[in-house]
Amino acid sequence: MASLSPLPPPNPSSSNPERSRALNKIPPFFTKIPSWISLSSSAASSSSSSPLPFIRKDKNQKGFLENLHLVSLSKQGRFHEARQFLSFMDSSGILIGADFYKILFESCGAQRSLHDGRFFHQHMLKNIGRSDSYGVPGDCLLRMYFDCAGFDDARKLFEEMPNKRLNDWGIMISGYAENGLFHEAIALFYKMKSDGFRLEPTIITCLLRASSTALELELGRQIHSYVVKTGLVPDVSVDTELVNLYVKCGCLESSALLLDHMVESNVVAWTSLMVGYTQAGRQVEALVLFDRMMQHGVELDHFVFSIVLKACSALEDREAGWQVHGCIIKLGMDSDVSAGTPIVDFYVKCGSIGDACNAFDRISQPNEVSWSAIITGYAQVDRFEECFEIFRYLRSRDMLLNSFIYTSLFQVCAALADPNSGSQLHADALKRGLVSKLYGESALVTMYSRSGNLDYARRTFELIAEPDTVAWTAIIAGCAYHGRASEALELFKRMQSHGVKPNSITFIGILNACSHSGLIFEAREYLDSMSKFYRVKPTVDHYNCMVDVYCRAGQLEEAFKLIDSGSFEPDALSWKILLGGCTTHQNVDLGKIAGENYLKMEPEDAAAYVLTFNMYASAGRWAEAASIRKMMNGRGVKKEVSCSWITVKDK
DNA sequence: TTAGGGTTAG
Repeated sequence: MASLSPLPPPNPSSSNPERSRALNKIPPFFTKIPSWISLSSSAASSSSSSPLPFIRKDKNQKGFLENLHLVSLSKQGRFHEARQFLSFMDSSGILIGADFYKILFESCGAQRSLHDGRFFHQHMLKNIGRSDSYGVPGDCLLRMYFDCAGFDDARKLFEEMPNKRLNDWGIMISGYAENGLFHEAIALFYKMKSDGFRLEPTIITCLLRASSTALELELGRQIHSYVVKTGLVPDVSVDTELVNLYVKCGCLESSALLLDHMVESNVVAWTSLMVGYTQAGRQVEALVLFDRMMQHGVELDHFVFSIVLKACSALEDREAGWQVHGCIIKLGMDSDVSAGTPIVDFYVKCGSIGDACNAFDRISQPNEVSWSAIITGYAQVDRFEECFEIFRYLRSRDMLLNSFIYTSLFQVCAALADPNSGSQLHADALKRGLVSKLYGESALVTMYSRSGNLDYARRTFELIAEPDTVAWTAIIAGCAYHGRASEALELFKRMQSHGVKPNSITFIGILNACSHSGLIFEAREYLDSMSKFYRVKPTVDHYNCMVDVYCRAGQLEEAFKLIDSGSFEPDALSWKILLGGCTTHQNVDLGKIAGENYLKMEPEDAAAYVLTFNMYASAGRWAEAASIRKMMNGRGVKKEVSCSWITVKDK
């Protein structure tokens, strides 16, 4: 039921006749270059951050397509091909447009390729000279050099700049500071002053932002005191940056104090502190701040709503969330994607898929974040078919997809144990570069192991560059799921040798592995070592795994002793496991105790009656079995009808 | 200047 329709090729518009005509005009060499992204209009317009839409106005300019192709190669990091293509452009007399130079420099910066950055810089100097009038301002070169850690190049360029603008100083100072070169940043700061520049708030702001990005609290403090001492005119952006600095560095109290004394109330500063509170798990204070903010009459925006709704869902405070939702409706912002999406997420986190859908329907132009939020919502309530439907819809419309969507769908395939859809999605995500590091990769490991292919799960795992605790746990749990205890334990050793620390869930995997392979002694050792060596406190879940270990091995008395030992607070599951063990190993005396306790704890759970009934029945104790059946009927407990599914010819 | 969606278990 969950299989996907066959996937079309990645460039859906390759058969467009207009495009074919356009391609005929360009040299044959051009068409041989394997780059579907270059010439796909959908790719060009799919990202809001794409610079291509604004370039389109020059569409008729000579060499437009070539310029487009060149920057596309550079954006993909294919600089070798880009340089080859550039030499072809040079020989054909095609110039690089100013906007395209800018993108080339941006790409070099993004890919940290100093070598190529220098090359394109030299190319520009050779062809158009050092002229801002061409439309390539020096600041994008400065930025590129800082992004590529070409500090000397940046300094040289800056020193040679005939007309240094405020912005250029700002880039230099923050560039140094963000890269940890604080002495250089401060020296330049003083140089600027001695050169007769007034210390504009923008420069102070640059330095402060760099300090908060680098978490350089001390430097930030010094700038703060400089601001106070020199009696710089109070400035709302400086104040806001200071609030942000203290938040980022974890000094929430200082930040709150500053906020109280700001010259002018500013929504960004309030939001910043709210973020600080929520990240520190102080959700209640975030809500109190929101309340105060409203009393101060600060104009609310979607950033505030998003963070306050997050606090509400973390607190599981539906009432507060509803109020915020109401507030958003009153302001008429619920149709705005930036406010609407956090509402969807809030309802998803509360498990109210219906409310989430209603909120989603109100969004006038849902974006990929909205879609991924609603897909996650459906996945959480096991409405897997809807997840696929949405995905097919997005894909058929060639809408923007992202790694979040794929990660959720991998989880769906894991839940459905559907390797067909799973591997198609995997391939699709790979082609689009949308398997996110760790998140997506761990979900894939689980997807393959759950759908029966431990071999693929292992291969996927081995391809993870730096597996974290979650990724290791995923593969360990996968091995445990397939009863491959020795592999799981081996991986656990490897994990530690890589310096990755196990967490509570890792131990569930380890104990499960032991339980499926009858490793009683080892399980006990691991359970005991948890708090001793790993500082992970065992919970009832871990003890239940241990109960399961004993039960599967037929050591029912041991299982009972553990439950009865007082070392943990047994829950219904503890008794349920023991009851199952007693049924398998025909121990009615213990089974009776287990059943009674289980029934006492979960009187509404049909399974409690059915399992107790089965235990008596399998021992031929029909009178007791009948009394259980009678008790179940008397209490009106009904067994849930179960179902399963198979896929036949994609249906 | 401030945020929003996802990873591991029984």
